Amino acid sequence: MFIKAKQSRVFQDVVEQIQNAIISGKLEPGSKLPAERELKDMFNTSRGTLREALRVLEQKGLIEIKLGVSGGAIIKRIDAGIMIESLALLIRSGEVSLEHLAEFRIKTEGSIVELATQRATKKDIKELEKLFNRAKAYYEKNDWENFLLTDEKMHTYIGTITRNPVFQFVQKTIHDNIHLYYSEYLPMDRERTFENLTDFKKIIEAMKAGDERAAAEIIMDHVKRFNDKMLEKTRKKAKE
Amino acid sequence: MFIKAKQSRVFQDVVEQIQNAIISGKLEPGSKLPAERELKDMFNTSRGTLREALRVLEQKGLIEIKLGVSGGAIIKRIDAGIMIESLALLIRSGEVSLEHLAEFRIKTEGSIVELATQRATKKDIKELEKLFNRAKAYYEKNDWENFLLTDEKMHTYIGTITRNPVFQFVQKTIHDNIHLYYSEYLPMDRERTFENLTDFKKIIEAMKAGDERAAAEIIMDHVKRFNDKMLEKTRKKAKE
DNA sequence: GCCATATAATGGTTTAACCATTTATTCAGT
DNA sequence: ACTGAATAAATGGTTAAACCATTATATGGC
Repeated sequence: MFIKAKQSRVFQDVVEQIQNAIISGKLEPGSKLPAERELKDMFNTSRGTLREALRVLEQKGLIEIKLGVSGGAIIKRIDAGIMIESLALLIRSGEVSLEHLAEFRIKTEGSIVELATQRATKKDIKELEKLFNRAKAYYEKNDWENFLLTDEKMHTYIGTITRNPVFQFVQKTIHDNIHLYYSEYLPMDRERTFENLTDFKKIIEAMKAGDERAAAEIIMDHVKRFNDKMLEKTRKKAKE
Repeated sequence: MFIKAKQSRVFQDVVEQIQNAIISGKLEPGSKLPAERELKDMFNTSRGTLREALRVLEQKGLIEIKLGVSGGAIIKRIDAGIMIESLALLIRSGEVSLEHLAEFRIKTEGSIVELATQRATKKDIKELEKLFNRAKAYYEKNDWENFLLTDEKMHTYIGTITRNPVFQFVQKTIHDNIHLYYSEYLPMDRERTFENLTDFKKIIEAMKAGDERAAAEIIMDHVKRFNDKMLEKTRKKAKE
């Protein structure tokens, strides 16, 4: 019925005022807040309290703070940063296991690829093919780090094709974490990586043909296999 | 290749130390950090800097701060709080529209119900039926507020049945926001609410029968219709 | 035993000063 | 003129000490 009454924390009030200004578009991404010593006067508070408010806004991903002369708090465009960090926390604390994540990926990426197939333009397909060729080149050069990065970009680009920011955020959140987590576990594995590339080739073909079910099935199977291999490796690693 | 070098912010170091202690399980949920005046000595910093660190940890959802004697920073169990807030931000800023959210819901809740059907125990079904009956009672009493709350609980409980925390977090994040957003738009609508109840009855029946595809189809259709009605209403509202 | 009151621990806020980083300016050397 | 090193100044980061506000607990009168 009722919600907890507003706490009498000055910095919370400052946070809300600035946050509302950002959300409502009165403060645009890229623009800069006044200096701390000016802001503190505008809000009629102390610098310490104002800084606590800035800390919260920074953590929320709404501002970015730069040092030095002509530094200050810059309004950021909202991105997946906080969500990525949240998922990282859940994984690192053991709350979410790799199996949990894989199960979610299978379902979600299936949906994403399905939607992407329905909505892909010729330009999208071309972009995917460009990324694919780049990944292949890295593979042939045995450049593991860049291969992984490009692989991640292919996944997130498929998210982009859905034209739905929710899927885009989810896809970025998952793959940033996978990259974070797996790059320490995975040594370069030519066989597995080649399989990976082959899967992608097939997905692009299915998308070209407009066969959304086929595309979805391939990626779901891809994630399943990827995860099985991963579990095998991490278990081996744990034994050592 | 390289990542940005560590910034020389004292409070960041404090945040990391405490966060690591929490993640690694050295600090358990429910336990309390020492008082600010003690902590500042332990970290050999000033109270202001320490408080900035606490502000960040609080915003991350890792601690909760209580006032008064025997107050202080209490370690929180990680929940969906930050994600809920993030999605709220995206919606309020217009980055994510209701159509975007509905599209995501259709796919995701379809998957969730599918999984839940595979994994539901008899106890789960019983719990769902209990919630259903409670919702029905509120419906008959025209208690809109409590009906909505119970409806939300049914959705999140289905998330629980998946036994996968990722789906649980996602489901909670979505429905908390729907509740937040729609309760201001929706007047009690007996016809629509009855339809809602009927859908749920059907879902429970399908789950009982172990028919995962049927259950998934019902909820996907349910979300679709719910969203269509909602769009109609919000557009009407916008015209006024 | 119960209720009002006082006490003290704890977070919240303020002030004023100084430190560290970074950009812009100045100026010497060529 | 140009270059590059020294300098200045704006801005965030940190410290210290004091005081205010809230609340659990202890005290004491009945």
